[in-house]
Amino acid sequence: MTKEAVTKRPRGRPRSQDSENAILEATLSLLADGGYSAVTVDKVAAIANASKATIYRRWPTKENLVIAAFELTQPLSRPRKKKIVDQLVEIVWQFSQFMQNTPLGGVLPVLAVERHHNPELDEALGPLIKSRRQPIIDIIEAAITGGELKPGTDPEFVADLCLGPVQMRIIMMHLPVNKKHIKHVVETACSSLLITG
Amino acid sequence: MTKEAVTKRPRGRPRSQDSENAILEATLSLLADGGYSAVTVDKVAAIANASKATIYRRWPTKENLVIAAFELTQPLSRPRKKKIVDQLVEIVWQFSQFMQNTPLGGVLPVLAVERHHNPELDEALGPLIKSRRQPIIDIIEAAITGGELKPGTDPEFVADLCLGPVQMRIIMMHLPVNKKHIKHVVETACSSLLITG
Amino acid sequence: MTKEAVTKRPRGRPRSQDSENAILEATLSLLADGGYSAVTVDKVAAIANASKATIYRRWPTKENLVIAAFELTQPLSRPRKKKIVDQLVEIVWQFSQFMQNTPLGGVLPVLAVERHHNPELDEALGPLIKSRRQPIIDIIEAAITGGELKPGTDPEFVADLCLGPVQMRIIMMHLPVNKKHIKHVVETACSSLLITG
Amino acid sequence: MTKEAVTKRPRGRPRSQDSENAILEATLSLLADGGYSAVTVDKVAAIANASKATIYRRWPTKENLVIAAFELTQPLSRPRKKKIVDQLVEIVWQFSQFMQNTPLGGVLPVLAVERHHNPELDEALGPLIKSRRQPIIDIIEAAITGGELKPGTDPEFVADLCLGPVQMRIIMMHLPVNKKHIKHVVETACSSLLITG
DNA sequence: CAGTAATCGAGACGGTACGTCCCGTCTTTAT
DNA sequence: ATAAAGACGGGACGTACCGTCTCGATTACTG
Repeated sequence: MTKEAVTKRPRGRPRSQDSENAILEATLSLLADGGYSAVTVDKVAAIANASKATIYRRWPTKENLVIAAFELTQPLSRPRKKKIVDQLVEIVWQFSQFMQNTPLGGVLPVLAVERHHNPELDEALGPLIKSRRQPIIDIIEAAITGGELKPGTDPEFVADLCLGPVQMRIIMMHLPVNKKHIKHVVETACSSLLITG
Repeated sequence: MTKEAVTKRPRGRPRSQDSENAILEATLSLLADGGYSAVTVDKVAAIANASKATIYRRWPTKENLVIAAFELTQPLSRPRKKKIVDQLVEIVWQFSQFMQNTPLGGVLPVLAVERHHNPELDEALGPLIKSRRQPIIDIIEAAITGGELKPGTDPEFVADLCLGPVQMRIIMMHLPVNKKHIKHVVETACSSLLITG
Repeated sequence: MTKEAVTKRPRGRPRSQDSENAILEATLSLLADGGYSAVTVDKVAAIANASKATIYRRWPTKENLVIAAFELTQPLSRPRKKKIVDQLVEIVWQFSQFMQNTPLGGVLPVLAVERHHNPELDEALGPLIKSRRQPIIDIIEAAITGGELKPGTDPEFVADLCLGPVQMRIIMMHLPVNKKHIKHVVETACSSLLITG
Repeated sequence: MTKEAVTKRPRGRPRSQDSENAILEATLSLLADGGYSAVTVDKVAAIANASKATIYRRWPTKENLVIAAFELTQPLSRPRKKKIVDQLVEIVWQFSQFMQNTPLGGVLPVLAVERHHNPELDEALGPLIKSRRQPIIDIIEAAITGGELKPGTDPEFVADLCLGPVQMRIIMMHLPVNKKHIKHVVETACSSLLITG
């Protein structure tokens, strides 16, 4: 640890944190305006007042840039409710708002499809998607530990059950969801996993 | 019928069905090999021995061409099982095979994301996605009519519940699914909707 | 002659003279509006309410169509002056008006350049250019016969001497000519060929 | 001089002179092989190992590229003769060789015709044509100054008189010229302008 | 405090795909 | 057989984007 801290700054001019921020914010703003297909490295450079070299020095491809920018978005926040069903409804509701209210919702699906043909993208995207799901996994794990969900339940499985139908409806069907719909999804999906005390 | 018979063929040389077939098959083969991003209008034209004008005469953009080609893929087939759960497991299994075994699985999600920024694409893609889901909708509706699922159940809702988690796992998580997993998804999702007789 | 007259009309529907006229007039109007580069066979067909097949049945290429249309333009007319110099000034003036007042003036030069790489065009264009020059050749020949120009003078040579400088100024230099200029050209070019009586 | 020295090189990577040379040479070689109509931007790019973007960055259209390439051709060279007539014969002979021996001869006429409908082309072509004529203009001006041609003679006028008939014969009539013919043209055209002393 | 080295903005580079336009041919039904 | 209509293969055009590269100018540390 000390070793790392001591690691000398490399020679030469250090990379500018300002440029990096500006680049990521420009990328994010393009993503938010028109989704992944609206992002152009030239446009990002122009908006951020940066050069393309500065961008590619940090991220090897456009996909990696977009992933880095995406990480600036607000993650799902731990709900304050008590019961697991209410917590899930709350967090899936947050998820649905993110998916349907801005073009940002489509970014991850588009990149996810590319994962299958692109190992390097796969490697970069995995941790991002994992971390994005962590809040809901945490809730579910806590519910299992707390005796609200049957022991031995796979948290990932529950997450898919709750998020999958909502994402499918928003992205694939291009239909809106409301809180009642989400409540219905969560209750139906989890009914057989709940320990009703 | 008379109405159709009266609809005269328009003047002029009719569009060649052979060309159209060759174009769509070329597109489909590129899609199957490398997914949406592997499709190039020039490559399609070259493989199909067609000119780009012939392609653009039929479909206004590359997206529309891809949608038309995608319609040639085998739709999900009605399972021969009797019980609704078995039918759903069977058809979701077919869906999962399609999604995870070829690059074709990612085509619809990529286009679906674009729907949100592209009204014309939206219009073309809607019917395709709807028709793709029809087999599973049919099963569910039959089960409702047949008294296996609670009256008043929304078939679309059930379809999302069964397909969403599988698609999320395959596309977003890049994890495989097997029949046991699918059985688990279907049983968990539908348990509270079943009428156990 | 009788033989030709007796030649039976070929079987089938005879070619429509109306179509032919409409096609040529459409071509000519496009030529007059924007010169050779503005002529498109599709546009001609649309304007003439004809089909492209009808056009290509009569003329093997676009160039030949343009040549045929060009033949509808008014040829240079025999001047009424008496003296050869005045006659030449008059007819070269007509030529200059044609060259500089409409895009038609550039049609023949463009086609003439193509002659050099295109034997079939060469064959079609030769007679047209020859016939267009005939009025001036006639004047010069008459002047030689009439003793105004030195015996043994080559009429083609004189025509080049009078027309060439004017065409070069209009087409290549994109400069206007007026009657005074033309008078100067003709007098200078012919001075040594005149027999001053 | 200071002014020029002060003109800083602009920011960014400078345009590659090598690329530019390769592009122009490729264009020129295509021009020389098949004339204007044989030049294709894609072919130029392929031969020059350049991208189309690199071409279009320098010249806004194919026409402008061709003009730039044409400037690489050898200009007419000042003859070493003494007498103006001999000088003119010599330089018109050079001109005739250029016009009739390669497809390059037709390039300027084709572009010149387009001048009349295309103001931007007009602007680019004017200086080229002017500079191409400069050698003959120089000769004529020297002859006026030197007392061989009448004072007040317009050099452009004399140039048209000498070149026009030759160009018309080669391009429009598609007939060859030889030195005797050129001598005849020059002598006839200039006879009345000469100061025979 | 001069030298060295990595970074910066700017923007050109090769490559590749897009969608449009035109040519000359071909294939329909109607005359 | 010819007409209008219009599709066909081929191929060029000019634009846009990607990821790389070269400039002169900056900004730190290093000797």
